[in-house]
Amino acid sequence: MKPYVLIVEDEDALATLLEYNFGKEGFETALAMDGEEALLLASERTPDLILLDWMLPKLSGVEVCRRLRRRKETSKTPVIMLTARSDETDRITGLDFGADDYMIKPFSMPELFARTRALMRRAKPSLLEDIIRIGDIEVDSQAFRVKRDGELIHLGPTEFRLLDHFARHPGRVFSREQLLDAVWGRDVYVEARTVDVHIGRLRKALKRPGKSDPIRTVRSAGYAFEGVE
Amino acid sequence: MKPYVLIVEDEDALATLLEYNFGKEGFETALAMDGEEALLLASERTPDLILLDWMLPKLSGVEVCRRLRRRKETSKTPVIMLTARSDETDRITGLDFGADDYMIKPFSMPELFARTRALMRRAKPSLLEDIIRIGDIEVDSQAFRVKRDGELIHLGPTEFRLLDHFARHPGRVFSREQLLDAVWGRDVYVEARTVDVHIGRLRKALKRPGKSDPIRTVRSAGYAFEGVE
DNA sequence: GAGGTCCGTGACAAGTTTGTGAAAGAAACA
DNA sequence: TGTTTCTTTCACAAACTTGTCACGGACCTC
Repeated sequence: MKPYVLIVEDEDALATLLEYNFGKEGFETALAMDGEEALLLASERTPDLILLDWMLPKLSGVEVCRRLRRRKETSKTPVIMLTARSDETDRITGLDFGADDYMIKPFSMPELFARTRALMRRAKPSLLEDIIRIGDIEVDSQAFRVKRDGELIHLGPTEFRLLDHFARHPGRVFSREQLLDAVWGRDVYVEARTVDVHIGRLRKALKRPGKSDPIRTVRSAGYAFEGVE
Repeated sequence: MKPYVLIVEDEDALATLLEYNFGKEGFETALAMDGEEALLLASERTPDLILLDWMLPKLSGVEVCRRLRRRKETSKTPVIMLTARSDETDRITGLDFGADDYMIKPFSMPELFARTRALMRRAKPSLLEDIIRIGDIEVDSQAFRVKRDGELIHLGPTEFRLLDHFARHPGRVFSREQLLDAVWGRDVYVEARTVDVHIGRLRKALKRPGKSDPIRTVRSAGYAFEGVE
């Protein structure tokens, strides 16, 4: 489950360079060549970070950023503006209308990665870590293992992805449909109730006599995972 | 309540300048002259943002940042490093060990404020989440929870939506029809008196022996929700 | 203070949502 | 290929919600 970066850049050379480098660095990427496409792609799948060119066809970077901020899903997504301009006024404007950082072209890749990691760590610390700890449970999504007190817990692949998803969004309530999208995949037809069965199995696997259930059922809404207090 | 900024800077002139400017800009400030004092002040009251000099007596800025990140309260507090060095390696190190941004001295105040605002805008809502507080009651519409004094209050879905609606419009009187529209939905046929029953159930759930009823009945008009004084 | 209107609430039946064991395929593995 | 594990669906029970009603009390008007 790689972090997903949306690159919005109309210069072919730079776009390719960015895609190549981010791919190599372990990110999943998507490329939008203009502002409208950027908004479309961002709504199709919420990116974990957006690289946004200042000058764009159709919609300017400023306007794209403003609209992204208005949408609930992307209101907190980190945005790094890429700008050729260098005067201070523009920079401030860039930050003030909702971008989180900016880079002035030409910039160095290592620095861009550093800023990317810094912003991602803030927005979703769990994205960059291989091992996610939640409560007393350790989820190692690289090694596909789950541990508690050093004890391995065996899970089926689907249960694992389900737990992994929950662990990355602790406390948040997901509807069955959202879980199907995130864990099973966007275009798989599976009964919503199937989620219940897997939740049940996950619960059984994580259950411990004394402790309370880390998975909370939110009646008529879905499920949420919360570390045991 | 003003945002609280911790300034960690050992150069007298710059420290004073920062305190003065941030004060003028509407921030509450505290000043630490070395790394140890910084950690002490940060633990006394969690800042909303930290300005951290790279070179410090006793503990370096890097080390201070690292330790701040280890503490639960400050693990997500935005940190802006102030550095005199300008070579790229240092910058990256700075961002990679946990700082959110950096400024190279000498920097411009307007730009520092822009970055400050950008980071705070990101950090603040995450601290407050989508929790509405009304009186002593907390309504978390993201997590579908209601709390008072840390105690969870269980509500059925309809009661929850009802409370949520009230919490978003404190003090306002709603007719039964308005409540049906807002909570049940525009096109649901339900008796107006049903609202009464749910109000009753909500009251029972929120009731506390000593305190007064937060829901006010407005005879022949409807109901209003008011925090308890 | 009589009569009418409005409101609070316990009871309850109907409806909805969730938990779960079992069964039948699918898929992985060896 | 045969075995084992995993996934999906189904069916049913259990748990929980909900809308309505009926009754009694509160309040208002004249």
